[in-house]
Amino acid sequence: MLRTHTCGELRLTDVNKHVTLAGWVQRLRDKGSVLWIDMRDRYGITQLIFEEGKIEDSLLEASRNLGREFVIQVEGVVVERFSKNDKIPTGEIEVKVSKLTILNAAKLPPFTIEDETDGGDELRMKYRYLDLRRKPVRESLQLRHKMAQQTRAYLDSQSFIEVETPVLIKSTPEGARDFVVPSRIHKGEFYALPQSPQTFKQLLMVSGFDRYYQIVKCFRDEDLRADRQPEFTQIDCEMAFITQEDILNTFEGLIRHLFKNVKGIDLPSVPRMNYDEAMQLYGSDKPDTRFEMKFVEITAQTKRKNFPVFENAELVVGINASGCAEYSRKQIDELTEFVKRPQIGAKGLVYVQYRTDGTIKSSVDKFYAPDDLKIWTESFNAKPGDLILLMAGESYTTRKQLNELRLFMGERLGLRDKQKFSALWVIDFPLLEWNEEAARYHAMHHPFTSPKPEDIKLLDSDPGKVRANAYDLVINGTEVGGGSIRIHDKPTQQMMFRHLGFSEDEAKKQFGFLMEAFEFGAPPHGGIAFGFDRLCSLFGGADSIRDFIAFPKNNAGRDVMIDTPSSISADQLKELGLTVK
RNA sequence: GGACCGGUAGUUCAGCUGGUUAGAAUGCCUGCCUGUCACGCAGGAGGUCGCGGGUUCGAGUCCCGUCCGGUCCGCCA
Repeated sequence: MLRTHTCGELRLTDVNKHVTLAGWVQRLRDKGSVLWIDMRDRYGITQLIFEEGKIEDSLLEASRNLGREFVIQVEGVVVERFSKNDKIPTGEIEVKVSKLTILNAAKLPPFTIEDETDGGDELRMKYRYLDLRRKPVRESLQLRHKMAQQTRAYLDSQSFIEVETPVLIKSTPEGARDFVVPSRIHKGEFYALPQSPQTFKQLLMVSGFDRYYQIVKCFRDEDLRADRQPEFTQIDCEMAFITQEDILNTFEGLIRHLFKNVKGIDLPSVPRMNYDEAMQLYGSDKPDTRFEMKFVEITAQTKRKNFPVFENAELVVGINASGCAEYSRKQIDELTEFVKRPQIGAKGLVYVQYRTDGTIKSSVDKFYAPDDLKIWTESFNAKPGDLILLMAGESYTTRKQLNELRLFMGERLGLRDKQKFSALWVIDFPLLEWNEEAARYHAMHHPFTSPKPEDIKLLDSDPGKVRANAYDLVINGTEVGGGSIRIHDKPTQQMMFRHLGFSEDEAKKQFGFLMEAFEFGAPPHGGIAFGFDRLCSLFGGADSIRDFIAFPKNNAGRDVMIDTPSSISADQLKELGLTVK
């Protein structure tokens, strides 16, 4: 061993011990006759001292020639500090060095390796191995490690077994775009990387494994976001002989176990809300329930007063921004600008200020008498000092737009505290979703999701109304997991494929193996998958998942450190039977 | 596929309605300093203003194109 101790463990009780430490030079503080070095490793920082007159001149000289990020090994004696530093655990001691070895010199790093680095994201990603030396990034990965450990501990305690499924699988047309891998042996043929191990975990249920999980890489060739990477990790789970209720309870257990054991938080039992209600109250299937500000619909109270916007609207709906009545014209204009941005696309915003002096002022004063407005404020349960913000139009679009405004106001009013956690099950999702572009229904979750038995009769008459046995776990407005009770018999699965526009042939070609498996005694089953990176970033209080992934890709799907994707040689192409362009 | 923001010293940024020699902080180098811990003090080096074109007497600044980075919409069963 090149060291007897780490840089994070020496204390007053170790004084007088002869120790050997190894690590990186964080910083030199040369005071002339005395020089200190902060030496860093994964575990912490230990201060080294080199004092003129008390050590050989050559040793002092050698210490002066060290640079940032040199890898060194020192031998010396632990001594009590003359002046202590209460900001670090090792702050009461320092090591009086008697021997210094440079294990490796280092070029000057392109950014400072400090908690608050001066490096921008691009540079940090290019030199990610240096970025990972920084405490905040290291701690993010340590959190991830702990999350994985606790996930395994919980699922193991619930009799789940971890099974690895293949990474080279088959491309399917439904869902996200596949990453594709050409086969050398079978020229012109391709594997696909899994978007999820969905069909394999269902086959494991047919095999009788009963309770499966896997912390597994998944791949989707779609455009990226701060919380979306082309390769990402899921906690993928499946259970047989269960009801939806069993799944919700089991995985509520997982989430509460993680909060308890990773963050020390006792998460209350997770409430449930059906999809329709979530859309009506929040305009979103993943509402942020850290704050109320629920939607209130006042469509009926706005009619027959000649305000054309409301008169023609299918829905008039608003939120009560409590305590914002004294917003200036400028502040309200900002809100209007916000909803009119192209990404949101609203036509405008109506406000009603219920001022602290009891008077009511509104942008639609001309159309509505004070008594009308008073009735509105009552619908919102508004108190003096409250500001009501109203939007109108086609129901679905208006709700989605108001959702954006609600989140914006929540942010603005400081109601989205990253240290506060609010979880919610959203259940009873629609089975199908109309796809404008393809002019057909798509599976909202995936084509293996079972419809609610009582809704099956609607499949032909009103497909959009059919509800699924599907559920999402939402925490702080982020979808952290989702799943469903699956179809487990061939006729139902065939019927689903038919409704999704698959021909008999296509269905057989794509998923024949699954339907055949269903004929050999498939048990009723269902499952769920959690976005592990997202869950980690949520626990870590971060907006981006990138620092919870050791080597992430940038928003163009590029790894700027190893510089990929990149071209391959003509020989490789030839061997694969491919031509490019 | 689309919208917006950014690209100036090693790094993070400032640079107004175009105007002489492009600044700050930090890092780096040199010297001084006996208790520092974001040490301090003095001095110094460091720039193809992403790239290409245009407008102009004159462009870091305005216009067009392009590349790169970021955020979002579409997309993500």
